Amino acid sequence: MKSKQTSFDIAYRAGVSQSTVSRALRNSPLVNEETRLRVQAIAKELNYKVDKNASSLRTQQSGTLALLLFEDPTNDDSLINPFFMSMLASITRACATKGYDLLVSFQEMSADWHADFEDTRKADGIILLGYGDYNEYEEKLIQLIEQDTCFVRWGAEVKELQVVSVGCDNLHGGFQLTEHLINNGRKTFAFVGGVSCGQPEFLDRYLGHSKAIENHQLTVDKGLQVDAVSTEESGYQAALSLIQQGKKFDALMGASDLIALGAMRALQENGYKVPEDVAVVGFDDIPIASFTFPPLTTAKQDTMLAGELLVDKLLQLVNGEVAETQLMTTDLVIRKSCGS
Amino acid sequence: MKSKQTSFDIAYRAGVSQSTVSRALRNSPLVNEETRLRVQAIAKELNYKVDKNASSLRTQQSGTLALLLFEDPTNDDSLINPFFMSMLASITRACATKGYDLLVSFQEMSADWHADFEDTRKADGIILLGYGDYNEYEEKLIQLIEQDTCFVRWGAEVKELQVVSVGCDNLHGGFQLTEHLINNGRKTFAFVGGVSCGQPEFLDRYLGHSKAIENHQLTVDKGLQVDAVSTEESGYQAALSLIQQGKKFDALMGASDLIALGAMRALQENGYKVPEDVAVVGFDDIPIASFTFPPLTTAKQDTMLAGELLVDKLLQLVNGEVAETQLMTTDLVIRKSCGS
DNA sequence: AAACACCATGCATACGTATGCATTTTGCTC
DNA sequence: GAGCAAAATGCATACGTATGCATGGTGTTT
Repeated sequence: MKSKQTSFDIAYRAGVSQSTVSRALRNSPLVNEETRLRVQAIAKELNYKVDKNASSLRTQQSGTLALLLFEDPTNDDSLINPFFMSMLASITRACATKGYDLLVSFQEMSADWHADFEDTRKADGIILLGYGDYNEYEEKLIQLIEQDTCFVRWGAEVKELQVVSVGCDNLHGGFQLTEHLINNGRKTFAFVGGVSCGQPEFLDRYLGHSKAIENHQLTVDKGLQVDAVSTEESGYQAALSLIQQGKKFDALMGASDLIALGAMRALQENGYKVPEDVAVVGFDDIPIASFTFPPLTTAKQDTMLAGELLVDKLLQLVNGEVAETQLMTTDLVIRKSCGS
Repeated sequence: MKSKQTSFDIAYRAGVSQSTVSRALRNSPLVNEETRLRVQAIAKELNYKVDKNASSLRTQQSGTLALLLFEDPTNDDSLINPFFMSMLASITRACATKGYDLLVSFQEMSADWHADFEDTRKADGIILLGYGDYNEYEEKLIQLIEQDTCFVRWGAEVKELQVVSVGCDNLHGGFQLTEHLINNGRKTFAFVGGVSCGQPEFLDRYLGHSKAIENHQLTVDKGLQVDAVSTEESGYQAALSLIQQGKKFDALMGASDLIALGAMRALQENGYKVPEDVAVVGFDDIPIASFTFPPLTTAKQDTMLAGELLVDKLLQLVNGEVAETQLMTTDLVIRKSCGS
């Protein structure tokens, strides 16, 4: 029981060759039905499992996918972006369904992660997840492409590159949310979220937001847009700066739920009532969103579907098929933070 | 650039043998300083990475740990226990720090996961995480021990078995929380959480809870304890049943934050004010807890430390050292749900 | 009964690395 | 310059599996 079983041990017990054992366990049609069952029975009885390393080495396939999670540099440990956590969960499930193992790792955008997975044959393909500095990001993507690495990414489409992405229609989501605010009678809109640098998702949300405003013959005040990264604290600070500048607005959209929550806290601490004085909406529908006070109106991204799509498309690439970039729709989730 | 580089390619370029390349890259003292640097430089230049499968096969070490996450069977996909998600994040970090890869997988308690990781040499060791049916669980633990598998688990100590566990002092945590409620003037206590079957953590919390009550010459009413698993919905239903039975109480402890949140919702929907009519406390301090209305008083489990400890101890086992079970203390986090 | 096709199995080898052992090179002593 | 120890390198092999090719066996055809 101590020393590990090998296929030779099984072969000996079954009175066949190691080749036959290997074939039998992989359900090769080359091996006789009866022999196959016998071998499989013996393998099961002896608790034999195929050595993953040897198998991977021989086949040059690892049966493993890697999930690289890029964090906001400002992220503190205690509150990792819950949206990405949901994605992680759904990707984990999707991998299990497909019979793949999942290697999870947090990465600094600056590290040389691009070579660390396929070159080492740790994984057959890579899923990239996270907001990140787009410029630095893009270099790495190009390297991945040059290396013929199979990968997919979550996020906005990268038009210049031949990259398979799965993302949400952020533009439409921002539009939807803002229309809802407008139909609610709101006139003056603040937007909290980084628009200028390296966060295309946030930019799209802002563009959708602005488009809705303009569609209704209202004005977009650039002074009411303030940058923030996707943390509660950053949203809090950003909203605070708006308040301290004495800006007036009756609606506020956070580029993410976390930002919206931080902004909501800043408002409430400064005597504004939500939603009476200021309606607040977020983006993502993280689990927290329904438990806040008031519960947060937001645009839901379907993380379950997203995880499945990412894994499906990655496996298509791994199998040498083509895969298409896909944009998912968002669902407006109306709760009390926006008045109705 | 297409076909993968091997150590032979590096050897050729460096004018040395493959052995020397292997040694140089592993910083073996057998190889001359100058040669080592030259080989490493060439390897870097050619973007060569050691093949993980071949290396693991040869050394019989994978440099990988596996995290098995057992879910509550009742768990719906959208709200995976946030406490375990925090643990996952911290374990991921801890692994990265130690230079290990992390394989993550959700498991049904009933599956034969016990053989699927070390036997296949996918991982050098296993971390078990989750609440689970203890009886079924125990069988599997015994099998793991018999197989000489390296593993550690999160949770209450298993006294009968030689298992390394890292967990919280649930008894003391329950005690702390309840004392706080008592000091707050509360007299009648409800407890929501499964006590009878297979959830030793919850039982300990209940025992600590009861001990505090008895210490203060108050009475523990068994009719005010109702079972629930760790979901918001289950907590909601359980609290609802108490309310519908017309039970009276001025404090409620949930065996976990999720349970407490569900219970709080049930109370509020039925006209009780929290904390005025009923003080509510939870357990875990999940990220959501500070955003609820009112924010939830709870016993914080330090997930960052827990993750580090789990990984440290597992690596001790992997390296043939001994490791000790460890109990972490909980911190009382006072928020508004309990009145002060 | 010979010839053949076909199915099932075995043999031999390669995947890419790490390491025990043999061998060469270097540096030093007398 | 001979002799020797120590340092550096190379050779050969094993890790456990999967698979191309060769071989053996069975049944069918003429």
